[in-house]
Amino acid sequence: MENKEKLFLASSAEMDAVKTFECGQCFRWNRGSDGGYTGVVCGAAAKVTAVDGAVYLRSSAPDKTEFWREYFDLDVDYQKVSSEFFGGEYMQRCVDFGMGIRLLRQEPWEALCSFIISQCNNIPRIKKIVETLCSCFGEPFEFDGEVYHAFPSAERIAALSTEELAPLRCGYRAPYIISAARAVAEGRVEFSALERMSFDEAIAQLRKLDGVGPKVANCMALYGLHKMSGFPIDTWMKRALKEHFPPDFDPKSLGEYAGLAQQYIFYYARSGGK
DNA sequence: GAACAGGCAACTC
DNA sequence: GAGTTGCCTGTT
Repeated sequence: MENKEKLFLASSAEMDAVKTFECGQCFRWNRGSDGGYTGVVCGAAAKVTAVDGAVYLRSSAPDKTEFWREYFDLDVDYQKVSSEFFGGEYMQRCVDFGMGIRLLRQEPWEALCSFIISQCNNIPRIKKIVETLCSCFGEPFEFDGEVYHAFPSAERIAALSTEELAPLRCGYRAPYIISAARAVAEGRVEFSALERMSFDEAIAQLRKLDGVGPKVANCMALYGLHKMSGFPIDTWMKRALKEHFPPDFDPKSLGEYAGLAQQYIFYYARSGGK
């Protein structure tokens, strides 16, 4: 049994674990029977629990508070930046409903791969495919006496054939995954370079990848590159925008944190909010 | 059993 | 350049 210390992450006002992990941005955090969430990040397992108005984390990684603060983007005051969203009454309802969500700074390769898989798929199935990918090809390790798997490297996936991805049952997305892995492994795509690029340039580069269209590129920019103006529009967002925003609405009008506004709108709409 | 799903690409006009 | 269709698979 490991004896890793519990880190204080944030107050419950700053971070709501349920909203953060259930708002559709990530696929490797799962709710346990005790209400806590267990996930795998950068080859380490972590468990997040909320107790008495505070959120704590325990992990198999060396306890580096800074690493987790960055992962959960805790150095940005979401309450404050959200006050800049001038979108009227509806936008306010979305902000109120979603406050507590943290936009996770996910690993770029994992995000790219996961959002390629996400196309035309629902969350339970995406999770299942990603989990199978990890258990087949990711490095195993132990935490709390259980076996977890790191997300497999691009190099590892690049060496595979579409036939070897058959157990994932991800259909026509398999060649997309391998082609993206090869682009990364061969250095044709460099995440550090994409991070430095302007938003529009990064989107243009990402879209050169097979199977990466506007939606996946925006997800990758927002969740994988932490470009906060990323504004993925799926069918839920399309509906919400159509019903509550002017026809000529431009996400840029929400400012540099438009991606956070998108997350609030998406989560509210998907939870049945009108 | 057909239609559809949190998209993309290739094709049409 | 706007609209249509096939794509794997699982679910309804």
